[in-house]
Amino acid sequence: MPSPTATKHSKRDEIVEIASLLFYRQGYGATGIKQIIEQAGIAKGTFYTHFKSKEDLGVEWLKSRHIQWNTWLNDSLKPAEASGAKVLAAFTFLASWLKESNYRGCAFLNTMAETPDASSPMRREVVEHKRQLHQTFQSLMADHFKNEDVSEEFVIQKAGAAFLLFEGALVETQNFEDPLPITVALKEVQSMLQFKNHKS
Amino acid sequence: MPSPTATKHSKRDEIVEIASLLFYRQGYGATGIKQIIEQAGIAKGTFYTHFKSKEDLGVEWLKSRHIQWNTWLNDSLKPAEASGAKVLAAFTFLASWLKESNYRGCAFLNTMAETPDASSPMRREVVEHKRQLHQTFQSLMADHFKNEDVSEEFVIQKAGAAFLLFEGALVETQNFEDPLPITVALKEVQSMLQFKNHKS
Amino acid sequence: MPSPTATKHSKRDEIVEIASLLFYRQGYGATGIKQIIEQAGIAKGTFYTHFKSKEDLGVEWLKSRHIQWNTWLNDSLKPAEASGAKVLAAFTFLASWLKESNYRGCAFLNTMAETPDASSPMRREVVEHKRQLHQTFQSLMADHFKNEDVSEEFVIQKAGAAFLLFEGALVETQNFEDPLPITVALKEVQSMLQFKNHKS
Amino acid sequence: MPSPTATKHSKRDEIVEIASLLFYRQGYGATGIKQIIEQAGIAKGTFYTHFKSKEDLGVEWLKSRHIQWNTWLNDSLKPAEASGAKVLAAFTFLASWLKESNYRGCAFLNTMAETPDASSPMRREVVEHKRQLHQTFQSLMADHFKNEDVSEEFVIQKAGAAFLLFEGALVETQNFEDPLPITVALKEVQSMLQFKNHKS
DNA sequence: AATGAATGAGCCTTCATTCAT
DNA sequence: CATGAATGAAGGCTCATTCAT
Repeated sequence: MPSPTATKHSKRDEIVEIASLLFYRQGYGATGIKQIIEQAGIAKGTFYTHFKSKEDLGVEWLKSRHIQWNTWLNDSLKPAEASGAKVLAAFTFLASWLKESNYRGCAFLNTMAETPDASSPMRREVVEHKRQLHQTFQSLMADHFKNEDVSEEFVIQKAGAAFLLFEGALVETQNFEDPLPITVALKEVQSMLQFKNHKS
Repeated sequence: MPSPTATKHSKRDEIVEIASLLFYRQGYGATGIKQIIEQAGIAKGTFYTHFKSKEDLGVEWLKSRHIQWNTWLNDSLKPAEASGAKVLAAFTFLASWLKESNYRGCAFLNTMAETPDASSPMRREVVEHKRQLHQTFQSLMADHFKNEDVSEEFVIQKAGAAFLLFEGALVETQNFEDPLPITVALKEVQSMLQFKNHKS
Repeated sequence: MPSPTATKHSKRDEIVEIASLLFYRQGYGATGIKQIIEQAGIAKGTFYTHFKSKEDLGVEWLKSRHIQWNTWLNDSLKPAEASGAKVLAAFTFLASWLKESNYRGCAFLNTMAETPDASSPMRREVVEHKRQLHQTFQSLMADHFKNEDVSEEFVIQKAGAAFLLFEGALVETQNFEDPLPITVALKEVQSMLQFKNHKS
Repeated sequence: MPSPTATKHSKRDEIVEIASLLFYRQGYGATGIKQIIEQAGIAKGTFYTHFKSKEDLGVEWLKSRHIQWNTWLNDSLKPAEASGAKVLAAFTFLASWLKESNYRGCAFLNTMAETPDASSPMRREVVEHKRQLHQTFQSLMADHFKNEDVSEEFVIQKAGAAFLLFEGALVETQNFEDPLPITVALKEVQSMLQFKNHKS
């Protein structure tokens, strides 16, 4: 007998789900409340019983997207056993994700682009998301190099570089609608991971 | 007798200039024609005698921005004599430019973010701009490694990596409003440039 | 065993109390049910179990306001012993009340202004309130002149004039946010009260 | 051959005219832009090419109403030769005007009632309108008493009292939908005007 | 060229009220 | 009694574009 909360699919969640698709595909600014409520089959007023503003929904979108995307990423890293392999798996994930998303890119970076005010609620979600992603690279790198004779600085540098290559590959794959940049980034990270041998 | 193009500061150019500031600061979608014509001191109709649509102006904006930004970049690279130094100078330029622009980021990437259709006129400008920037890194890298015993593949790889680090540093400096990512990218590129010694 | 009505501070009364402040400050039309229930800490539906409509609450507001305002007025008149002094005290009260209310004026006249239909429930409260105020002036004037050789018509005329001066001073003090009109009205009423001497 | 400006009845003026009727009948707040444009037979956007906001139209309404009402008043005073007679004529005008307007009262006082912020653009029009009306009473009174041995203070007092009786009669005639208050005020002013004889 | 009036769909949000729980 | 989801018309206002002058 399944718990009643297991299939909890409230109207609020439903709206977020529908809006997520539209915000991601068309952009936050280009998506109107009208389109959202039409697809959700609800009245204008109903929307505002669930969200106090469009921006409120925007924040919810990014919060749920954060969880969803992290799940996707972590699921992709799981098969890889070594931390180094996990780092590389992140780039493989990047390629398959962007292809599946029709090269629409990163919801967070796209939102940043149309949100100049860095202190706005939605931008805060962007900053936090990327901070955590950066942190993920740092953890993996630290683990990868943990038995090597390398400085902490070195690890931080390589983690940062991997993160930037990831982000760079992300935006340029989106731009060119071609995963070639990911291949380049992957190769670069591969050589970074092997760098420990040169030290010995 | 002065050349007619010397003082060419046509109304059309004036509109582009004003729109450029607004599109960059606020975003293309968030900027209305009304605001542009008000700042330009012209009538609605006058705008449409110069541009057939807002998108038309958007394309003009990106075309002029392309030239302007390339000039800024090239002027920054000029003092550096060696190609390797020029590559590093690009990152120094990146830092000072982003700071001066109040971390509003790259007009082209921001436009990409709010323009899902990659075949649209404005997106074509974005693709071309980034293609040329990538090409610039390739030329500099090729020159830097020209007397070294490295494969063409190697050069392309390193040029691509430098480009992706540049782009990654760009978006993350915009995101965090902090130039730290540029420092990381710069260091990584520095070690890439020195890699030639290890081969000999 | 305390009487149940002694501490009667029912939820209904609480809502009226909260709404009174808002209706008075902002106006009846400018105040939404949402704001009221939020300040009262109750749900939308709860409101409609207590009042069948916003207008219903509006009527309750005016009814309670009528009692409250009359209490204020009567308390101000009490110290004055003679009827004539009471009439003058009404104007002193007018000045202090309007100042304390930040010159928001008369809840009844303000409601009249935004309620064109004179037969509507709320307007009926306005009419009744002003009818009673007029009656108060008539009683005081009748008492003041009771031993003088003046016709009933004369008393009615002076009572009416005092009432109109009161009302005029009220709206213009509200308008100019300055109690000067009250001083003028007071002086005029003062000379009206002394007029009995001229007759003898 | 009539001048083209003689019949100048611009669309802007037409909108003001239509809005004036609605604002006056229903109140400013109770009248929506939708109703105005429907009666004017224009599109939503057209309204906003002529007025930058609803408040902007509201100010225009009061400005034109000020001129219109003053014209009505002055035309009513014109037949009376003496200043004293003009003062009395103002009350006769008050009665006929309010009756014709179906006892909707004064556009300015009604607007004041639903506009708590005394520094708002519309309220400024109200203040100015009443200031001028007060001034009119002062001029007439000064002229009426000019050959009498009365102090300036006395004139100011009587002018103020007449103004307040006018205003009081206005709001209470509106309230009771009965011109009786005007009769009372008129009588009072009549005796005020004759007061000069008592002084001699 | 330049003007600015006109369009009408669309923007996000609030309204007072109802009703199933 | 109390809840809060649901309604849909209405709120004021902006949008990019067209067109007659």
